[in-house]
Amino acid sequence: MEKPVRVRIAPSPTGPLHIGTARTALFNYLFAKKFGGHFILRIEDTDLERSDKKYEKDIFDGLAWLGIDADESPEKGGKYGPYRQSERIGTYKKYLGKLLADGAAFYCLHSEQELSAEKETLMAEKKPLAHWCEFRDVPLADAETKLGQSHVIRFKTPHNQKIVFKDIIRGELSFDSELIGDFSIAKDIDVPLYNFAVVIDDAEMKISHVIRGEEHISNTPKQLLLMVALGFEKPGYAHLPLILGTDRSKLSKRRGATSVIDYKNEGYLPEALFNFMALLGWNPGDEREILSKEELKNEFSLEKIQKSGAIFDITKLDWMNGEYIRKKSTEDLVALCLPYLEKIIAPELLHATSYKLQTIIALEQPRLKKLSEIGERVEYFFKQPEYDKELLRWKKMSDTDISASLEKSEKIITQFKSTITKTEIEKEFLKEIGDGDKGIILWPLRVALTGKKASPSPFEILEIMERDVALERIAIAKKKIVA
RNA sequence: GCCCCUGUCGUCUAGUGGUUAGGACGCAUGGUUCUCAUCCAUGCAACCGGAGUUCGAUUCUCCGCAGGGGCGCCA
Repeated sequence: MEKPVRVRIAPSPTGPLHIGTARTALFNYLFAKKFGGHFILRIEDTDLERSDKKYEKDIFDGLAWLGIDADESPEKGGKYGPYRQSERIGTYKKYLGKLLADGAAFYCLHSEQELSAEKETLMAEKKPLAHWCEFRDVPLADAETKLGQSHVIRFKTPHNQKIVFKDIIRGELSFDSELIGDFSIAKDIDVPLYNFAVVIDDAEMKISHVIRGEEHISNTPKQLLLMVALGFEKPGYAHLPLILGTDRSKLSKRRGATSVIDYKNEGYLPEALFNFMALLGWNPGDEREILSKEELKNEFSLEKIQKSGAIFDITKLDWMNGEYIRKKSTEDLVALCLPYLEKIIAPELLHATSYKLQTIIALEQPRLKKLSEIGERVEYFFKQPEYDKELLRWKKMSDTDISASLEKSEKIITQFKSTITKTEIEKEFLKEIGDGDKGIILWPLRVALTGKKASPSPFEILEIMERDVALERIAIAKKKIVA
């Protein structure tokens, strides 16, 4: 009988949702969905100093934005109470008391100075940094009389023991208890530390598979030791390779955005980031790159996860985001772009032409990589662009040629009927241009309208732009040439 | 200092005891376009090194080297 699949993501609210945490959450989520299990969100806020509610909110919001929904969470609750470690202190205290009473854990009365002095000695002697504590065999009752002084609760690690476990991604991993020493499990009876709290929570919440970052590999033997002492059943383990920055070290702020919220603000679509992160260290086994959430849920497998770390390559994300932007319906894209447009374009201008917004945005859809680019790209529709006179020059045209070219365009446009499609516009112009170099007419016209060296075609622009506005811009361009 | 993990194009990766080592991003070139993007076509570019096993290793073993992670009264 297989145990029901229950996995968790256990972030600590000490900063905004990190891209690495999001990816770990994603893999846990995908694994749970694949096997019809539960994905749990547990907030690890035992460190009250560093934890902050605002980051907790950022984590909730970020995961919700990505569409990584927890089946049980601090908000949704569940059978095992609120999934916030700060609200489970009583539980930890109970187990801590048991360990202490059994003599499996003890009070260490060393000061921090003593400990760091010991560390230096160990380092100098080229020995492993393991603290085998002199207080490990002091009877509990004796130790308890001295709790006024600085102390910490440690686990009494057995000597010379091999700790072996099977990692689903890396195979069998083996550690020597001699190199671990008596590690700390709580600052005090009421203040549990990470390694201890995780073990209790994972056991109580019946976590079947622990899928977490590679940085936790060396914590695993400690946690295993605790499980044995407490008589807990061991979960399966899968340690994910790290996401690296462009310099191959841990993804850091210096090298670009590290939090999910930054990507959201930059105008990346959640489905693009979801897809991209899934492919960072995993692949479907064939050559597909664009995979929907449903496909990912159905096809995910821990076995196909890469062992080595992956660099977060923003260029590929940009490409993928562009792919997803092109898939959007115009209505959806307009809604998505609106906040970015409002940043650049005054609301009265933006909404005066709102009936054309869809057409304007559809025009830029194939060019967009990030939503944040939209404002700058379509600004010229809303106000007279600034540009240098020289931009109007196509190849070796003289000023006189440019003026003549603009006048010709002016003449053509003046004859337009009030509503006209881009196909009709194109036909009108082509009729006038004949077989010659189209750039002679079209380049100066396009620059006059947009002020840009790259943009959609003048036909598409003219279809949207008011005729009077277009004529005015041509007039302005002509003045530039004369001046 | 000690322990652990990892090593295929610049990047994400597929793959094999014998393959022209495949795909995607990127880049370059060409086609389409007044321009840009889209689209299409073509091209560029990799098995960390050295031994060993083998008829034959990118693939298996060992030793190096390189990169990464950990060794908290953080998680």
